[in-house]
Amino acid sequence: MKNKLISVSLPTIKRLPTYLNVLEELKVEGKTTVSATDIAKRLSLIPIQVRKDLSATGIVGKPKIGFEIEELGKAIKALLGWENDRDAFLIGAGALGSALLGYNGFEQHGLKILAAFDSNPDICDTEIHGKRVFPMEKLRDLIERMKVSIIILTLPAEFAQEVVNKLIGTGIKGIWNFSPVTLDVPKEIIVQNENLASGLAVLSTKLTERNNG
Amino acid sequence: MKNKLISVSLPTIKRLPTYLNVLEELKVEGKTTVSATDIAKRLSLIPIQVRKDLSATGIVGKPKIGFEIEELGKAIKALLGWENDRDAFLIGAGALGSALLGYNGFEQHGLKILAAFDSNPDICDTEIHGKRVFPMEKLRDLIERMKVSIIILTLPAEFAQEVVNKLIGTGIKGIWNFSPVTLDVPKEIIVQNENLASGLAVLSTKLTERNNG
DNA sequence: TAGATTGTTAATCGATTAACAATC
DNA sequence: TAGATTGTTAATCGATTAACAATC
Repeated sequence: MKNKLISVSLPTIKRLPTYLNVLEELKVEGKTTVSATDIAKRLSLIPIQVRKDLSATGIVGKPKIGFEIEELGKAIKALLGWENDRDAFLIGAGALGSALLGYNGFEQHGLKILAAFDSNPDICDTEIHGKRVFPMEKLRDLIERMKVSIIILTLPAEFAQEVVNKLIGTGIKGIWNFSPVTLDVPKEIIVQNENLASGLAVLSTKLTERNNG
Repeated sequence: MKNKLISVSLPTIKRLPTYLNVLEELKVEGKTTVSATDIAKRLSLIPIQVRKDLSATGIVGKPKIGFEIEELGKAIKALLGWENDRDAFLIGAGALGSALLGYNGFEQHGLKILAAFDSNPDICDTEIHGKRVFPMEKLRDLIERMKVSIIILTLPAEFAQEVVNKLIGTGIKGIWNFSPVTLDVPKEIIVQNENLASGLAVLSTKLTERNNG
């Protein structure tokens, strides 16, 4: 069981959500089955890669027909752990934090942002996109009382570590880190670093190559 | 020359911005040189990987001392094409788009967002984080007049392709795409897809593994 | 000097891609 | 049936990691 899950490669996991998007499109179009070839076409991938990725779900397709869209979608969600909601708090309700509070797509992905926290008294006890903003002082207490397991961290780099220190021992299991720093956490807490600059680096490098090439 | 640039691997390019962050920290601390070992420590990487990545810049370090921080920083920026500003427009001033308008870090990375565009008349001709929001009708004309080469696309999936079609032939060279769809563009336009769901997929998969393992 | 750190070449590892028999 | 598509096993490709001589 454990081995099964761990054996799915990271690149595959990152592609799986895009397959889910395609499946949603296909449902809207009234389709009930889809081939790896079709999915590949819509995502500009090669069919072999899609087939290999989908094989990680354990779902078997039918030659000449493909996969049951409904069944495949459920299997991908199960593999990603997106079947059940996880409760999350967001820390740092600045520009990026506010944007994430307003993005409804996360709930489809099993992530439910219950509330936000910020040290700025001007926005404390207000609501942003319908989500309450609490002062930092209430963070530990509310995490424990509400048994929140995920933190979305959208703080300026210089404050990130100090706030993360407060999270240790609260039962937090994962941190989705948008602050551009490497966090120092005990190994039982999983950190997923998100770095917009990486994507920009790829784009601008390619543009530079194109110009000079 | 061309080969030199193309030979830098994508994973390396994605890591380079994090090295820049470390260099900035070190400058603040008053350091003038740094070893690959130190950089690795701060980023929880292994020294060999850092050394290999840095070798792509062409900068040579001194045994026992390391690299000149100033020189290394400039070389990384040059490699990433972050030396000169590129002008960009942002299309879709919703929650995420507004957040990106408010993020000042991009200018350090050679990306200058001049203005935003949105189809919602309520926000047209207003300013968001000091950036003017124009109606869509003015998009083509302004791209051409201001010779903008990069588009940041933060539209809902269903409108993305139709807007991208309007960009073709305007001189746009790159699209930084935050809309969760695969864009169909002529091959001279470079698209960099940004997908928040991928990061969330990795985090939740790891959390699921941890629970079951 | 001694030893930490470098750059480079080689080995390992893992992901992608190809080949192909099975089958609806 | 014929052929498109599947799942699996093997080959290729590329990135990471290791080994090591050079050197400040």
